Amino acid sequence: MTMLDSQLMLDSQPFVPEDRKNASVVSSAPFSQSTFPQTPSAPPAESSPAEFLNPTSVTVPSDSFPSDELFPPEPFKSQEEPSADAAQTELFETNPPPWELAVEDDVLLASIVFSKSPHGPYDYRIPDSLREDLKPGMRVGVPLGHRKKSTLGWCVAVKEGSAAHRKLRDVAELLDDTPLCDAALVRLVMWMGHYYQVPAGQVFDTLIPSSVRAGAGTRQTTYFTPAKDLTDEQISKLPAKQQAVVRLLISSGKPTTAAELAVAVGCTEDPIRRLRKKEILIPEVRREMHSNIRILAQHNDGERKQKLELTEQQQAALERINTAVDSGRGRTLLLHGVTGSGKTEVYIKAIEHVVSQAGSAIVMVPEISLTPQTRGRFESRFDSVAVLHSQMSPSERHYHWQRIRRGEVQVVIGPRSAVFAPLPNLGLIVLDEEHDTSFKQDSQPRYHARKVAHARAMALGIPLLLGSATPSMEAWHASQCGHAELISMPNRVANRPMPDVQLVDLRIRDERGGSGAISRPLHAAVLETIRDKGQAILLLNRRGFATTIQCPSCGHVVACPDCDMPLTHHRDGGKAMCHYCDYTIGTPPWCPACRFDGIRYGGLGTQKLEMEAKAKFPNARIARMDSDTMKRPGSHQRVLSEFRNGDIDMLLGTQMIAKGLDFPNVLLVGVINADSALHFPDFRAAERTFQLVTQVAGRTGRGDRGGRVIVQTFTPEHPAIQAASRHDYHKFVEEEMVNRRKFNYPPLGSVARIIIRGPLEDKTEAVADGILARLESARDLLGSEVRILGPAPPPIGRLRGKYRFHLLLQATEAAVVGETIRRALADFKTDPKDEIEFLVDIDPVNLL
DNA sequence: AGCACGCCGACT
DNA sequence: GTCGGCGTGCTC
Repeated sequence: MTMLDSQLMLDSQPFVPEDRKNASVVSSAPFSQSTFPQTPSAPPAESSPAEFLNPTSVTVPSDSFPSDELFPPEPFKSQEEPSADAAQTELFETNPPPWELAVEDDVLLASIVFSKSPHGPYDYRIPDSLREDLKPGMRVGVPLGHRKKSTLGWCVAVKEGSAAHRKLRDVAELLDDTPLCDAALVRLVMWMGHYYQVPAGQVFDTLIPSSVRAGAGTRQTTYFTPAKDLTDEQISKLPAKQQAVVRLLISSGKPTTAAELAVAVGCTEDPIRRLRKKEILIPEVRREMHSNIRILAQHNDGERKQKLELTEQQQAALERINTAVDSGRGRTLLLHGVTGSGKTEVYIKAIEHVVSQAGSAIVMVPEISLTPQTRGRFESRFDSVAVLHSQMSPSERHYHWQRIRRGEVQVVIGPRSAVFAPLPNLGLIVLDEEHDTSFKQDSQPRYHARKVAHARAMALGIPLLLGSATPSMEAWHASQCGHAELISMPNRVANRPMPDVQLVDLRIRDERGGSGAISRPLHAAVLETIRDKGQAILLLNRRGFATTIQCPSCGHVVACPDCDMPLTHHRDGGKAMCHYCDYTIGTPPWCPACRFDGIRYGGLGTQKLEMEAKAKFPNARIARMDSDTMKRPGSHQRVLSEFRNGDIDMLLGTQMIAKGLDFPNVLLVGVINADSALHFPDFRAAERTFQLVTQVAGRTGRGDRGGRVIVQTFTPEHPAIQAASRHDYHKFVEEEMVNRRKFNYPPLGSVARIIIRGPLEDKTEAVADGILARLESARDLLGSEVRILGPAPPPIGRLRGKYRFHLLLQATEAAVVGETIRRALADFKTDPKDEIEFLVDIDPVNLL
């Protein structure tokens, strides 16, 4: 019911502009592109504190994604005319108060934001003692309200204060010696906070890893140096041990710890304590890494792997990228290279070019392709690579972060969070598999690494290189509008052909063959492959033994009491669990509704497929790869290396086997059910299906022995499946763009989503309705053409025991959507006892 | 988010 | 009178 509802909501209601009486949508938006000077050059690496947030010094992307929102001048000031509040203040306060008249006007102020409420920004006076040291990007301790302890905040700006009439409190202390992010990153934080509608303080917490904030793997160590004005006479009067300590320290000239001194002199630490009391030894506290962590540094001096010869096509791509790097301008490049066209080698060569000019680069890859193979490829070609993976311990992470910040790293490879890597001389950002949905974070701040990378690259005046065999509609559209430069690599390396794709129509009983998931043609193909000593991959876009537990007698489906989602039956231990909230019960032996005892496990999961495959191909060595079997760290890697070594004949799995694997002996890829992603209430369902089928098909035909693909489907005539079967990306985008245009869905327009959740259904819905009303009045006030959908229950209507509703907004301009929400929710509050939360998702990638 | 203030009723 | 419950409002 919920599925149907939101499908209707998304697919019906063509977007009809209400009226055109207020056509000046863009100019009424406060942060439209036209507001800013077009400055193509990069901002100075170190801009002075006073001007670092100044809009005139902000570099504006000269080529940006469509409907882009730019760095706002002052994101936190209300853009309204001087508010009624301000007028009231003037009326009722003696202004300025007489006792503050004496204070000079030109005080230095720090603008501070907080990661917890209240988020600020608030202005604090900078006492003279901190004047020299306080820089934007540092953490400070400040008094706040009536709190007893000082509160941690982030300094986002240092500025000259003119408002002497306001009561201002002092910054109490600095919590960092050097800023944790440079001026450019502070600006990125401010932009993200504005664009994604998240307090800047929370963005800092995302930008700076918690391990860095906590100083993981570091220790406070006290070093001693001798006092400056020590005379020989003074020293000779000291007791013997103390004398020895001081003389040693003077002769070595190095600050030394108490423990080291004690060992060197052969005494206890007591003489040192006494010297400290007498102020003959001056202590100096430093924070440093544990020595054992330094060992983690991986330097590659040894074997530098063979540099591959580039094909003509690769060479041409590389030259265009190098030209962009050398131009010193911010621009976006879309490298559209079919699977197996050798994109990685192009990235490496382009980065070698950047590194040769003392620059550095970020390479972002989907979480799942951060495999040892990917790592190895980069590590063998560069002196200093930092690989940021999820298995890293906090102290390792901190260690690498410091290395990166010190400029000791040439290439950073990581998932979406790598976009924040604090490289001091960044020259290129690469986003591999640009279309992958893992680049969108699904918790606050819900940023998209592509968007953030774009903002960062444009602000620095460096190229952003997007690579994919199946570019997202967004990237493709950008290339068609001149916002991105398209580089095509239509051929595979060594002129290998694209694999043949055969569609199997599952509606035909004869094709389907029996009750299993493996059709007759697929069965035959597998047998042939095994006979030829080749390897096969079977993709099933689901996990679990069976998707649903359905009673054949009454039709009852066993569902989760908290989420309303069908439970998935898992064979190990006869469990049934909810994939959304982890609710688990023993599999019921009979139907809970009608007590019929022949309950059926419908649907299909990888476990069941594994059983079927083992029964049908008893001589094949089969391994399963899904998020259930890959829970333990390293298991992923182990199965893949077994597959590479030829110890496994057939690999079964979910999405994760579709991406980036490069095994030359894979002669067959089978897609068990290509429709599984197609019937989702999401306007990107067709795009997902096309990408999935194309990507998995690309896993074969990578060796000299060719390869073939068999795609099983109930709807072989669907354009996405047709296009995928012919490797025809252009045909797909052409047709899909028509669909998007019908309703102005991205990339033609911009979408945002507001999710409202709470424990009581009616209260939650009432809040959703209240938000709708506010959105409508904000829209009318702005005179903007924003289409507002909902509130409706999302496809997952209930999650973790909470009821959910969502609202969708769309318009041609991202800035308009953002501003409508910002105004509607600016002072919106709910009754705390209803426990209702609402969250904003800008540019959502899934609508669950 | 804290923390204080202020307004209540219930207790020493 | 004074203690403590919680509703309300502010924090540069």
